[in-house]
Amino acid sequence: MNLKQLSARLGLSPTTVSRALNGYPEVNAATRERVMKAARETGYRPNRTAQRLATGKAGSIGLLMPIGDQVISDLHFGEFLNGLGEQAQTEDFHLVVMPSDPADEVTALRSLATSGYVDGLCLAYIRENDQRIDLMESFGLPFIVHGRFFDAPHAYPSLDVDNEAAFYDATRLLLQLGHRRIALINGDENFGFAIRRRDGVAKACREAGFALEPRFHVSTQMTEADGQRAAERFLALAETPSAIVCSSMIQALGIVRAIEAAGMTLGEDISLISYDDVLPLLRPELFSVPLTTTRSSLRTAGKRIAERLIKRINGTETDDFGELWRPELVVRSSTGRAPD
Amino acid sequence: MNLKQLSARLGLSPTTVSRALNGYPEVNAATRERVMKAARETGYRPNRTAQRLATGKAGSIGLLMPIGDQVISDLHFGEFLNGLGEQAQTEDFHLVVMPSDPADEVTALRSLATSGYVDGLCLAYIRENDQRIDLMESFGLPFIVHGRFFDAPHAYPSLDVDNEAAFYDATRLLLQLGHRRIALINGDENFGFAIRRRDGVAKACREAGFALEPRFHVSTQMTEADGQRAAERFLALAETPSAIVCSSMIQALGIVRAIEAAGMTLGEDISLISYDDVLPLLRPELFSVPLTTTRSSLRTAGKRIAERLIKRINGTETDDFGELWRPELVVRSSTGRAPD
DNA sequence: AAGTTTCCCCAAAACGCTTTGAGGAGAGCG
DNA sequence: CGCTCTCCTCAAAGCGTTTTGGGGAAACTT
Repeated sequence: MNLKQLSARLGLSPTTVSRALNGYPEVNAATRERVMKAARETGYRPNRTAQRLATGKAGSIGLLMPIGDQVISDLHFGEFLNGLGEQAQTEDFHLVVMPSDPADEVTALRSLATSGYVDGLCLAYIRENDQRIDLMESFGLPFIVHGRFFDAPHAYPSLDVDNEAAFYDATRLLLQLGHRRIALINGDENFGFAIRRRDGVAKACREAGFALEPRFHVSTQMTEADGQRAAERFLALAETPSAIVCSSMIQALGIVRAIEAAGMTLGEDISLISYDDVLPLLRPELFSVPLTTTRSSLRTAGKRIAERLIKRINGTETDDFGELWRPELVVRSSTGRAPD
Repeated sequence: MNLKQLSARLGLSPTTVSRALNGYPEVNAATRERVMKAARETGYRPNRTAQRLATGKAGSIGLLMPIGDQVISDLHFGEFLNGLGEQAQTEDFHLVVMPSDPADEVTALRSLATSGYVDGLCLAYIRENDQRIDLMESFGLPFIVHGRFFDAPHAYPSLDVDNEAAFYDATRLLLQLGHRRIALINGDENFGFAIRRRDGVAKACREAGFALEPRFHVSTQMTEADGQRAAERFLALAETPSAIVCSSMIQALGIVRAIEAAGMTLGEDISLISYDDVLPLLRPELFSVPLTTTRSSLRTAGKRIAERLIKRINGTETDDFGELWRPELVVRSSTGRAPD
């Protein structure tokens, strides 16, 4: 059933039917009701593709999904996608996921952006000096970035967590508790978020009069195994750290395991603060020793990003502004006074 | 840059340019080369939407993504999506993800299927007697199901892991090692896969002359916390199980934790076999005691599903056949002879 | 030299919708 | 009664492709 058939059935022109359905004022209330009823009865649904061609609006937003064997399809991506999708859904947008090997994401991005298949794009996993932003600007397609870079040459719409503040706050707490040997198990420092997290720790240390030492600093993948390995290495040092800050709950899993294996008690012999993206699967309060965390929901961020992206598409949001969310520091039992 | 502009620039008709680009034989080799070159230089990309309207092919496949607060955006979904996306990518298909609350997935499905936005759909998280299959058949849109039901009234295209065989094999191994008190920590038994897993365990037990006892059987969410809780409960029984079979590596995480907390040694005091979807994040060989698992890669399944779905769309695969993958049983150190 | 192929290319229609620009029919006004 | 205004409806023109049905020119036959 298409528009022509429906209008023929009603003895009206396609124009009138289209207008009736789309709520235009030029159509008689009685006629509209009649059209609506017929549409319901026949189960008529406008063809999205034709609509797209006619209006120039695709009714969909796009997202690049990193794929490939070496890519860890982690919880974080799913959680972010979930938020994005939820909001897209409520605004009746489709969500187009473009899988792309990180090696040629520029190609993938260009392909998606110029295909006319999406009205706007969300860029995630941004790196320092990521060329994708310039690329998007050259396309003139609405976009929003999850993450941001340090000294961006100009403003662009973005949403980011204040990673530096989060790790600064976490480190400050440890300092207040008397810790001096503070270690950082960071994520992959090719990504801006990880760099800023390191800076947050370093800044707090510097303010306390010492430096974040290389021996207490490691950058790894966000896996349990890597977290465990890193913690084991720290605990094997002649002088072990008295506190660890780590970048994800998944690493924390391995770190806790290493601490237990070393026969130490979390929150007494050693303190741990993890960054928490609020993954429903991995809740810090359910750890045997509930974890102190800096918390910011990734899913909520996804929702907000979709909301803003759609606003831009509709022309409601026009300023290029960066939104920065400062995570909360939630103290639980994995932090305690530094042992003497 | 669109087709008309490109053809004007070349002094050719849109027809010829279109044909040159799409490899039709009616065009001179020299002309084709000229067109190709111009297309490269100008960065011309055909508008997918217009193509869709003209050809009736959307060049995209769809997938329903469960969303909502109570939904655990787990690793499994990401991993499956990754495989699906990778294959879609290589075949130059877009991947449209439709988020939907499990409560009204029928609405979501109908909306996506009738929007003309996708050429075919992949149905995952199938439940017993899922109405979505009938719905899809009524639409006449190509589809393929990940999972299947027991006594389906008729054949439909599907790919499933032989969950019953996997758990049967696992249980058989435990029986051979002398275990009799075998416990099952299953996934949510509203899903077919979980039911079949239970059946596999039950069947092996039955063949050995006893029944899977209710006290040794629990169905939980696939989270670490749930795994841990379930294991703790088993270990608190007057008569504890000597072996546990569980449904996911994530549960295994919690189970191992509980076993360690109880002061037991994995592989000696108690055995454990987990189902392994081959999540890059959670590798059984990296556990402190490497885990014996039944293994089948979810990502590979996703790829295969996309491949078959696209074949159906292109009319290359026409039989409604169900493909069944039997997982391998990989023995590592978490299984051992039953203690006397 | 005329007829027949073959090779390239083109004009125009089609896909299903939205939107523009107009026009017919009443209603209200002088 | 004629004129203007509203209100409702419609025909037609896009949107950017693909595809159909030709058709002109060159090459080949006879």
